[in-house]
Amino acid sequence: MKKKAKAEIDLSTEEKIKEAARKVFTRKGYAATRTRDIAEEAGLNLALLNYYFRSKSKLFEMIMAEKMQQFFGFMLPVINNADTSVQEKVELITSKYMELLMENPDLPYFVLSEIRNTPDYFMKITDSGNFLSKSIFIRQIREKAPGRNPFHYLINLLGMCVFPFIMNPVLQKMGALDEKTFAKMMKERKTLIPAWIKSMLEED
Amino acid sequence: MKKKAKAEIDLSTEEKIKEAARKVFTRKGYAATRTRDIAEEAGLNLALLNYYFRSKSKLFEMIMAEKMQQFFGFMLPVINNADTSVQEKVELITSKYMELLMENPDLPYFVLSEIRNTPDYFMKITDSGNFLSKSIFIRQIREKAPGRNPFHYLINLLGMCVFPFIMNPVLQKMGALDEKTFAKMMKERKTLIPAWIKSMLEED
DNA sequence: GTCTATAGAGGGATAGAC
DNA sequence: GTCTATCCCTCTATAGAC
Repeated sequence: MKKKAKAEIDLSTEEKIKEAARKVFTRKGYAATRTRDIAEEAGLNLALLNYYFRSKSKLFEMIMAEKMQQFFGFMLPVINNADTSVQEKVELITSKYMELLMENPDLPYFVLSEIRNTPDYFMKITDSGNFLSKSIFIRQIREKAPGRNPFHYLINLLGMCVFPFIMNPVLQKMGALDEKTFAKMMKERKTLIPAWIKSMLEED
Repeated sequence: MKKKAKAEIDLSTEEKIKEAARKVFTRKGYAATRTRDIAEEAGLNLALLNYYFRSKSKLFEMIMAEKMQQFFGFMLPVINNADTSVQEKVELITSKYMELLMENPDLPYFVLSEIRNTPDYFMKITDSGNFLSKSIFIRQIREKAPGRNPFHYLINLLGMCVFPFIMNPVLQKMGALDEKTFAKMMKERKTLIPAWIKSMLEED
């Protein structure tokens, strides 16, 4: 207890760097980030970045893998659970995703903007060829709506969760939404999205 | 006629640079793009970029404004047309957006990844405070579904159009979708999305 | 208008003192 | 382990010949 409390206040140097790197990389992207920015954000010296992590790119890879894990990691076990219905899966994915994104609002920006430059990192997480097509979730959707490509619904589900966080900065800047209203809407979406998906699937 | 045909084959130097800049900036983002890349892509010399456009950033601003125009421009007149119903607007937006995106599949990546660094460019396009909240489209949605924040539906509409193009590279790399299937699905979406939105609005 | 050559700044990485 | 000082490469921008 005492140890943990202390660790939170007085992080190890290595952890300070990682924390600063998370922040700066996420805000500015890989190319626009200078190692000096990270050092400054961490309140430390530039040389320490190379002492703890060999290079800017190594440090980035570490952060990236972590974010990918956050972004895609939890979904895989859910998707292949044979004991839950489609609707239960949808509810689970929605609520977990919305919570994750509310805590990390710029996760989508980061992952999506860097993904095209990093064709390999996230393959390690997802491994194996077209496991997704063979997943239980996709199979269950296919049964529910046999006439349609099931990925329509997967894309809609993820899009309705993730896209608001992408649009949010734009909408706020346009004065269309304030922070509080946005937060309230995201809460509502936890129940709205499963209902929308349900009616989409039943329409067929 | 003769002149135009020639112009299309043998572009002016200025146009060659812009064309190359579009390609490279879109693929790599601003920070990761080197002016040398653009010069090479254009088959020209580096010095010419600075001759025609004063600097890398000026050139970028030009391309960015152009892309913003593409991305947001056409929507504004549609949104404020008093002579069309919600459903007609949804159909119009969907079909135009899907066509635009099919021709420029990496438009979303570009706009969305650069938007956080360029808080001002697109404000010129959208100008004026919360014009969006006062738009006819939003008012019409509010009437149809009085209990809910109308931006839920706007976000869903745009998300269902745009998000597939964001996910596409990921899904292709995971072997879940091939190019042909994706193109087919995007065509289907032109009619599917309006139907989905309609049933969402009626559910309330 | 288009090129070559180069100035000049910025930023990643490291040597070496403490 | 942590710091300062600095190397050196890369990239933008410009000078100047043609």
